[in-house]
Amino acid sequence: MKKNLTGDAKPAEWPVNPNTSKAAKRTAAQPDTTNAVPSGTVSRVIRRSKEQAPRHAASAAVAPVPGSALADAETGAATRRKPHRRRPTGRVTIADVAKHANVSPMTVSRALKNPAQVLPEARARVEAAVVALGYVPSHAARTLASARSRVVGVLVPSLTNAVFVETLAGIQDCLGAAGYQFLIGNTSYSSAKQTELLSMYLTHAPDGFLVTGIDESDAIRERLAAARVPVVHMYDLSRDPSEWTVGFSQQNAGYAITQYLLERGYRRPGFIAAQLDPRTMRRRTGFRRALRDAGLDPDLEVLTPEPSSVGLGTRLLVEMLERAPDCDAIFCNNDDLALGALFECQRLGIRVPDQLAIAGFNDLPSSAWSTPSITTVTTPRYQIGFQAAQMLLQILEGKTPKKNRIDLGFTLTPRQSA
Amino acid sequence: MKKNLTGDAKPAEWPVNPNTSKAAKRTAAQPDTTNAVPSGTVSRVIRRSKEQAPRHAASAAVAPVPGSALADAETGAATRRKPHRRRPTGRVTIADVAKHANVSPMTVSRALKNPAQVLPEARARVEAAVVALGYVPSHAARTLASARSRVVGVLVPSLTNAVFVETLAGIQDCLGAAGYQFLIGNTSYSSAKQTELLSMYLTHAPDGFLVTGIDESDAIRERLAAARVPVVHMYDLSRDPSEWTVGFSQQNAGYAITQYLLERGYRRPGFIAAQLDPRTMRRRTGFRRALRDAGLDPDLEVLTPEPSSVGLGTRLLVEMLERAPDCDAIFCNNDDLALGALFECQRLGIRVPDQLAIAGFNDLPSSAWSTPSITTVTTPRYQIGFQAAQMLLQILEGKTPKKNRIDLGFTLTPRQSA
DNA sequence: CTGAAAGCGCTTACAG
DNA sequence: CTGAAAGCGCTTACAG
Repeated sequence: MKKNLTGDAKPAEWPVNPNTSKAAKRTAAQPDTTNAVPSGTVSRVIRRSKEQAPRHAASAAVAPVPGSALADAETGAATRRKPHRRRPTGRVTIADVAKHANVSPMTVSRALKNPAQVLPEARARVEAAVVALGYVPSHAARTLASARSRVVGVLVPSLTNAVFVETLAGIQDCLGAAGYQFLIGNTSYSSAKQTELLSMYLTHAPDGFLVTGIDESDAIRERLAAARVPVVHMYDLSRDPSEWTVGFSQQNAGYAITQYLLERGYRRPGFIAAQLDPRTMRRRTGFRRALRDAGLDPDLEVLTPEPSSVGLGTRLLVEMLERAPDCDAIFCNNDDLALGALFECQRLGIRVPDQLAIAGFNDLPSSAWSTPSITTVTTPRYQIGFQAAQMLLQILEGKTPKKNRIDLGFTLTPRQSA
Repeated sequence: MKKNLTGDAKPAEWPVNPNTSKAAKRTAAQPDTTNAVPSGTVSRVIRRSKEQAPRHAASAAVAPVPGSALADAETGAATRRKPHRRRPTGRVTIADVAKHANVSPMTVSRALKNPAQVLPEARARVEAAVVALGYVPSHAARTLASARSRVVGVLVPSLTNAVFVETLAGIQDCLGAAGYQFLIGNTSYSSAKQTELLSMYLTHAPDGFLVTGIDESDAIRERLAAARVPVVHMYDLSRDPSEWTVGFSQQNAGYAITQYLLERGYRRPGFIAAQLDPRTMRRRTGFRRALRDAGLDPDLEVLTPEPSSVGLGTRLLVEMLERAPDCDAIFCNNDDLALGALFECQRLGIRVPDQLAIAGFNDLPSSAWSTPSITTVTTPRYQIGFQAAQMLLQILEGKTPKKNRIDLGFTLTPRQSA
């Protein structure tokens, strides 16, 4: 049986490496020592099932499906179609396991999914068969039969930004443990790209979505709604009470760091930002509000739609100082911009924070270590991922989360640069 | 027809948001304006197909399938089993499209996959039906029927390291364009985690794998071989001629940067490294070889298995200087360590490169911008991803790549720090 | 060029 | 607790 299965296995259809195919040989030659069938009983059962007609075929013979090969065979019709034999996939199926364990496929299915439903002996035989045959469940078949994919679509605007990588880690830690797979999509801050990714993902029938930054596009909202699947929004707090969201107030965070600068005595703070995604714009709103509340005019801004980077930070600092030589503090929309600004100050001989204060946003891993270290806003991005995933999980399990919106807050982290 | 489909659609099984479910209402109420069927002819066709028995059902009525509801209704048998009616999935299927377009499901399938095989008129009707019904193909069904998943498993040791994120971008750009999806696995430099991820991925029956850093684990090699699917190894050059690899010689790169330091006149270079994965160890070998070739003793090393980071770089620098105050240059195994070392020098008042030279590895985006900028080895990680993906694509399409191993090389990038 | 049949590998929904 | 039937939504392999 074992031999047979191995022999039937799908031949390598992809080109064999021009050089000696050592790996392939290794596999083929390798005896299945760990998987040896232990008892004679089991192998006899297997042999019998190979020699007899399959059980299911019997009932078909009693009431043949019209036009089937079997029906024709019985009437002796010469006009029968050739049976459409597919080339064997070579995959070990639940049926193989069932035969090997001398149970029905259903029992195998249960033993795998809900072991408690199956008698210990049967379960043990199934488990042994799984190991012996190297059975790997087919995700496609499971999805098709159960209408649940155990896949979650995750849409983030960037993977270059460490912030979202940490969010992914949080998602992974929560949903991965629950047996979910992810389709990770990098939307590159582009709404067109996001729409495209969404379409691809929809074919995979994800059980849910975890998304960032879809704020403004109606097309995307509609597509998500059409998927009829729960969606949790990350990174901000929705104004819409019908949406599930986990995040914090970007605007309040922008307000807080600006207020901090003002409290420290800086009177002419500027704001530099790249990307200009909705979250950035809300931090900017916070910056402007704080200045106005202090009776100041929020006129110092250098904004660019380019992607954020350390290099860009060096350039934006220069632009800011050219525009406003009296600028005494800069709120950088992200720590990478802040680091670039700091580097540029070092190059120009500007002392930080004495001559110019620099504040960042996000608290990236390196910000605590620069000289001077960077004053910033610490954001709970791992937690955002983890709790958003947890919220989705609850929804998928039919429990209603207590709140539709979780505010994880942020922390002001004063260091040396401001 | 349209209405009917919408009506049958799967109800939201997940809990409705406690607050007004505005999004849901919006979807339900929203008329399908963009999809309005334009011509009277088409709608007539639709209506007809609702009123008549569908073509395919006709044959079923003539020769009922045993046990089906239809058969029982006609025979009036009292002993019939209840038909096992699943709750409808609400999904628009290829059969729905077929009815709408008045063709067979096969024609829809062909029109979608190989439009040239279908007559223009039929194709047009199919395309219209797809839009009208909002048909989304089922990946699970396709995979099950075709035994090809169009999914590729990608295993990288870290997502925190910008290096691998860029590799992912290269893979994305190549394989994404060809319609493949990815299962992105972060192995966290752990072989156990890698084995676990591999098992999960196998259930998805990926068409191929793109992996990094499996060098030493036989368990993983065997699992990959058992998958009977092509595997391309990234980031190094395999010594095994039966493996597909795209990368560069880590050892030569380590040798080159060390030799550069020696040529610049540094006589007492040290090596600091974290993570200690196989690639790191090969760079170290290069470092040692270069020193020996120059008649020097490679005794200055500070190694730690901890994950690499800027913060760690500050600490390793201190350790190195405590161990060897006469150290005059440091080769840091990664640019993040180099940046940390540079920050620490600034803190300690050590002038770089005058008192101590610092060299990094990988050329991360910020390395060009620090003050001083960091001398490093520029590595082709986007290209590694792109070309590895391309190689895999060729294999999957049945073409044999010309070479089983592509050496993308590396570049020495001298800047200010060494 | 088009279509009817069968089947991919599971689970659901029954019955016992 | 266990199993036979049907079906999930496609494509393959035929036949015409």
